[in-house]
Amino acid sequence: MSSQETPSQVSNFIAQIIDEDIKSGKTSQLVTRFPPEPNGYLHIGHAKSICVNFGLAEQFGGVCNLRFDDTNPSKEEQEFVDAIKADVRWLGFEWNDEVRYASDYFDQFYDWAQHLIREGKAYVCDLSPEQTSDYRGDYNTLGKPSPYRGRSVEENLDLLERMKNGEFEDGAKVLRAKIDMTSPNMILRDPVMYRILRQSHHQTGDKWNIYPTYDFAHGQEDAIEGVTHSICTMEFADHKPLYEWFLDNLPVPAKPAQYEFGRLNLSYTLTSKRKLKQLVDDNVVSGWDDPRMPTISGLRRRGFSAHAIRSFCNALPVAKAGGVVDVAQFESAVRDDLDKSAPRAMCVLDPVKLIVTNFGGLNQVNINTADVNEFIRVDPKTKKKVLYRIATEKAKAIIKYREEHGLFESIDDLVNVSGIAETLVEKNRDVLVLNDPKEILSAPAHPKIDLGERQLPFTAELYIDRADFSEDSTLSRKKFKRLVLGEYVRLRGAYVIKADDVIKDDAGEIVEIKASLVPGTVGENPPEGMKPRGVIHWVSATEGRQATVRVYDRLFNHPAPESKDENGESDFMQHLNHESFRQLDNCWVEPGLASAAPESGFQFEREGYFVADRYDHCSDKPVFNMTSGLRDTWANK
RNA sequence: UGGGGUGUAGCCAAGCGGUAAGGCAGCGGGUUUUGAUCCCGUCACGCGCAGGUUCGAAUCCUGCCACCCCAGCCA
Repeated sequence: MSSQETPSQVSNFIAQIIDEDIKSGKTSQLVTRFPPEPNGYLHIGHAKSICVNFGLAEQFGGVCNLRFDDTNPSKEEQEFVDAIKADVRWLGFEWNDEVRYASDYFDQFYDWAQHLIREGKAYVCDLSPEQTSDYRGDYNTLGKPSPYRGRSVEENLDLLERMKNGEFEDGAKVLRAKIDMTSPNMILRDPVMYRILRQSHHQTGDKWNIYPTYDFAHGQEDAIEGVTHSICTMEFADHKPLYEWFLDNLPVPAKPAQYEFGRLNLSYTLTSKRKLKQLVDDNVVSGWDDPRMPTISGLRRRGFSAHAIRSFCNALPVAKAGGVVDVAQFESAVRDDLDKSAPRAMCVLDPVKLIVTNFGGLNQVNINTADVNEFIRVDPKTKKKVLYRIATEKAKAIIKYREEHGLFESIDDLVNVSGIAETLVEKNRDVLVLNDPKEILSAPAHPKIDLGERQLPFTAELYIDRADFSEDSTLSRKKFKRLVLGEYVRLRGAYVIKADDVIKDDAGEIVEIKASLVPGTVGENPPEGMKPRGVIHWVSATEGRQATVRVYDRLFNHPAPESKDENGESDFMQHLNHESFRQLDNCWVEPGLASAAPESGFQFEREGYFVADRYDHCSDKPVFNMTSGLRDTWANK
């Protein structure tokens, strides 16, 4: 990992604390942990936490555990634990030893619960959830002690045992810590330690009928694992006194310390697992890994590299204030990374045909005899009858066009000037054989980095993007740096061409552009007076490959999709961008792209960054997802 | 309303009593066979507000204001 990706300095307040703890000898080896609950997929917010925890461990020569905080089986699934492990690995992190589970420690927690009962610091409470809430009071009202608060140690022990054995209904009883019903910190008003949940667990099966709460588990998990610095987000700040209360009242092997930092929020992005799950369940998106999802697997499928995600997270300071980072900053990190690593290629998203009428890139004859048509023409010069054999409809059309425009003066001319034909002699007759000639041009895969060369077949029949052509010659050169009727433009990596004519259908739609190339302009500037307006991309219509391109936009058209409306309701579904996905099925890519490996990323020049779809791309049917557009300072002007 | 947290440019922020880093976005210019990249320049007489301490305050003190989190048997 490069130094750019990992914060190297004592760059934030947590790193400062760790640095001091190490210098003072309080901490000998740093141990951190990333503790997700397996109740959904990891998203960009988790990526920040992963980078902080693993990053700090790496920075200070410590280790970071991956631990599933699986204390609530009603929300958890094995699918999520598998996905989380895969995502952490994909991000490029290696956890310490084996994966751990809170459920590994359930027996120990139970012993500790009994310990607290014996100490008179915990009791079984029969209040219903509603009653519990009433008794707890509110911000302005002190709580009242539960009528069950005074139960004897023996009774509590017995009741807890019977809760464990499944003798009571879900919700009938809980085990509570006896702390302070009048604390100004609501968290300390006799918090629940165990609840009855007669449900099987993805790790422990049917062994347990009671499960510990987060509060009764987290600090002890950290202590058991020897975690030295337990880093979490700000919303747990109120829990810190409770975290410490359990550690102080239990015979734990170590005393970890909790530190909090501000959660990462991104504009135009949802980072609530519950709401993301709703998008999946309501089929708003195709799944947790839909390319519009802010999940790690969604970003991956979208083409965001692990490296880009890491540098984005590491560039964000670890601070207490929790602001909203502009998605533009994330996109910028992604472009920055992809610009430096992605091979360049050409793809025409909205094709219009362009015929280069004077293309002379003749090479070998390559005819499928089934395509050959024969017909007789009179040589205009010698008045001799000649048998033409025309290979394809396209070639035939070119001949016809040139005849109509008086571009042929003789057979020789047809052969030499058009360059798209070859003369053969057969049984004393001149036989003209046309094929689709091509010239193989070579272009670097990257303008600055040596990523090798790619082969670009240039042919008489090309596709260019509809938006790259205009008939309006009054457009200024500054405003329209593309192809204009009667003017010159450079085909990227190939010739300078001039648009001579357009052919339209009955509806007035342009179906074909006739153009002529300026010979000798591959890698060379054209003669004086033929200055191209700009550079456009192209793909050979005969050698290129048809492809599907999926274009994505942000899922929400509101900068804060979770924000509340005037009624105090948060209806993020209202802010859905219904044009967040478009599938283009008639795109054309340069031939080499068909064999791209799934998940390989490219910059389609002048368009943006794209990735071969992880699941759907294959060489028979290329499928690319748009990762991001190129920075466009012109569109705004 | 009780408790906890946070306020520095459009956004994220550094700053730890010595005279406002950096990134994103923007703006102006240069290079360019990608309207990209790259390069140069520009962008807070000001640090939520009001007082106070000090030779000196974004940093310390007092008061006020705004926003976020907490009243799950979720994490």
